[in-house]
Amino acid sequence: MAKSITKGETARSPRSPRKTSPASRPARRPAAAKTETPYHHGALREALLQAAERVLERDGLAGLTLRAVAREAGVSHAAPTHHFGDLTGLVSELAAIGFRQFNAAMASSSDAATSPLERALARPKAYVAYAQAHPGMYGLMFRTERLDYSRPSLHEAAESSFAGLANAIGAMRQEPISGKALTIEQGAAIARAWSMVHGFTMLLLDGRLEDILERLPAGTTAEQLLEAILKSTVAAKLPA
Amino acid sequence: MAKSITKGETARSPRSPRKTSPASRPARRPAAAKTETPYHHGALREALLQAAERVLERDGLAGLTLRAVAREAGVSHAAPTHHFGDLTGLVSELAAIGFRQFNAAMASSSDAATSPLERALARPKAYVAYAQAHPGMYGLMFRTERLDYSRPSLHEAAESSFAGLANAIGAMRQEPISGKALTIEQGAAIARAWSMVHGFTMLLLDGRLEDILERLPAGTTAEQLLEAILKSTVAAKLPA
DNA sequence: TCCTTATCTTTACATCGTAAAGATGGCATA
DNA sequence: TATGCCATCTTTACGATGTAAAGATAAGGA
Repeated sequence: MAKSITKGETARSPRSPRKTSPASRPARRPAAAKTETPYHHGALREALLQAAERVLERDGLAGLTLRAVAREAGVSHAAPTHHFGDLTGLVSELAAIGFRQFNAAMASSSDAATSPLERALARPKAYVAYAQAHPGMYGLMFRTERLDYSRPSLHEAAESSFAGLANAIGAMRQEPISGKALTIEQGAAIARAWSMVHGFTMLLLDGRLEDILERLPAGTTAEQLLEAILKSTVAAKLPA
Repeated sequence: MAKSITKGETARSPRSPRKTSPASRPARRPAAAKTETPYHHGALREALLQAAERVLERDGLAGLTLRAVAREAGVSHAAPTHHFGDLTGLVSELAAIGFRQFNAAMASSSDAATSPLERALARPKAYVAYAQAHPGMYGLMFRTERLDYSRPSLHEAAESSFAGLANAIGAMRQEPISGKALTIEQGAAIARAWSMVHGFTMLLLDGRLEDILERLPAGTTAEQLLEAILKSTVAAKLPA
């Protein structure tokens, strides 16, 4: 109260989440009044991660700040520190969630495929579709220098993503890929597939494919362009 | 270079120019005393761009701030504003320089090629080589949301990069590509080539190809992996 | 009952981008 | 030559951010 006048703790003025119920928080909280915001949040870590995802998809990567996330969750700006250490920690945990969503989307899409051609196209199409549906998350996962891959959750989720890709390539080549060693041909096949889909996605999200799309026959979508790319690449490699 | 000595990249902090001796420097500067830092820099815009490139390659994208560039150039922190407006302006002009370097590197590499296979491999190899030699610049050009493509210098340099790619693809397909309309096959060929090389570069710079490289036969380099990818992709498309 | 500990808030500080006002000197013009 | 305009650079100031540190509060065990 006094602080708002003296120091002006900024960001509180437009929102004032706690001032709406000024008596509920500082006073001894009635044991039953769980609807009011207690001093202890109880599940602040998860609430912060959900708030972070909302902020990310609403305001973009530049808007994803520790303080913005705290505001979105309705807690003090330093509250996230206790759960994530620093911004890198929060961002890395959120990226791990993204990788898990991402992996699940590709796996289910792959499972739904029936024909060999469908199977070959399912994963890359799901890859791009996820990025288009969650551009903020994809950007977080693949264009943030501020990720700490030594965190087990992120390391594991990203590793799983890579394993899924390697297995899909192995299945297409009909030579299951060992976890240990790769031939140069296998490595090239994996790197080529990943590079192409990843590059396509980045260029698409950055709007750099617009130059191409608007020169194509009217109405051609990015999905159709992707499919054309994939079919011409994959055709020769499928068992007839 | 002479300017860099006279002007000096030493920080302003230990100097305290105005407060201590208000009469010494603001006084009419003796015409011969060129060793002192003049009020007008003379070529500050170019000096700032060079300073920015140094800061970028030394401290990375996160270290590239307006104030750091000003410090590197030995001027006040607000000096860049007059020449570039804001950080977006500085970054965009620097990215334009990067695109021109980048285009020149690919063009000269392409010109030096003799055989059709060499010609097909030259540009992508130069692409990746530039990114490896100037990772900061490449990151600036391709992973910064803070670029203003409405700036003519940047727009033109990036456009020229795209045109070079399209022409190279057209030459390889032996069907010169018109500036206006593209068939879906042409668009797919361009997007595929660009996506693959761009994706490969991003993954390589992010260290995400390490998992593959360390599983390959010992000593395999990223360049060799790239070449394997390119050869398997390009082989079928070359005139025998 | 009391004390320890985890959780959250408050306060503080350095750095950043940016706006605005002041200082300086090059340059055209009289 | 003298004068005034104006581009250039500096100073000052403000809000926002990440982060550290200290204070406040609840929860749970001794």
